[in-house]
Amino acid sequence: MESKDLRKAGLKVTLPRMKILEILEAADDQRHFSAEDVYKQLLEAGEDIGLATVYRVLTQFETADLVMRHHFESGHSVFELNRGPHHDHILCVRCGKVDEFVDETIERRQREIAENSGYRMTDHSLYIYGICEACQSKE
Amino acid sequence: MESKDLRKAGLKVTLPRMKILEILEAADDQRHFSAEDVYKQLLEAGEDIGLATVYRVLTQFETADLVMRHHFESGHSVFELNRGPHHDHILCVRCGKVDEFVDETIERRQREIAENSGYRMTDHSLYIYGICEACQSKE
DNA sequence: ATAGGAATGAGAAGCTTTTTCATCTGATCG
DNA sequence: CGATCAGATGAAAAAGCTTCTCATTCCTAT
Repeated sequence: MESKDLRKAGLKVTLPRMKILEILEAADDQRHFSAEDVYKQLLEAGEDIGLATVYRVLTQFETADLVMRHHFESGHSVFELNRGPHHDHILCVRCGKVDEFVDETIERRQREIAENSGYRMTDHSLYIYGICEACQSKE
Repeated sequence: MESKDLRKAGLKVTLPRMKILEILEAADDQRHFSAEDVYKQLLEAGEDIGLATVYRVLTQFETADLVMRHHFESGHSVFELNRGPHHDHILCVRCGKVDEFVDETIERRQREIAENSGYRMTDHSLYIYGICEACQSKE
């Protein structure tokens, strides 16, 4: 992901946008960021970028299909860099852990259901909530 | 749905709670309400019930499993009376229409995925977004 | 380098939702 | 049936999260 991806999306290549992209890419462990998460990491990195800009940029990235916005049950948006194939999420309601999965059976059924209901499907979201292995063993 | 359902849930049978239940049940066409929706209907019905109470009561109903809270992409919670079998939702992104469906294949796969990922599944949410038949024909 | 339009930062404002606290109501017991 | 008291309510304040405003700054094309 680099400056040409921004250009392609019709976005000027600015320092805030590059820095935010970097953070989303760094993601050793974390791949799902709230706006606040990104903002905090920018502060830690010594970047003087406002929270309003973070929101603006993330929204533009979403429009440009560079990131995907999720609506988990947490009450705020969570952003994820758009790379690799489509996948859905399974979340731990105790610790907040997020795992990903792909299931072609479910994907196919969804398309069939949309078709049978007369809808032209544009998108879908599937979240499975549960208690992860680690949290179960703590009980 | 009546007072004994409230008692069973450990909730006192109060006027606000009964009125809110009535509104959720009335639902000739609508079955999905935001807190604001419920509040407006209470006002129209001449009931002097505060918005804070609506939120409180809906949250209690959710805890008591009387209603289900949905997180559509609209940015606010939507509540639905818990009756009939479990179902998922397909929504029109143009007009906001909400349809329901049940698909045992998807249900089963979800349980399998949770199990394979080491999760004890507590819940799941599946929303299909698309453009409904009526909106397609307007294009 | 320069000009002009786009982008940014800071703070205000907007929305949804929750909290606070004084007042009121409904269940229980006499 | 009336007193009692925990629990419920209303109004307003406050708390998130997110967007908007506007003066200033930064890119890009010239």
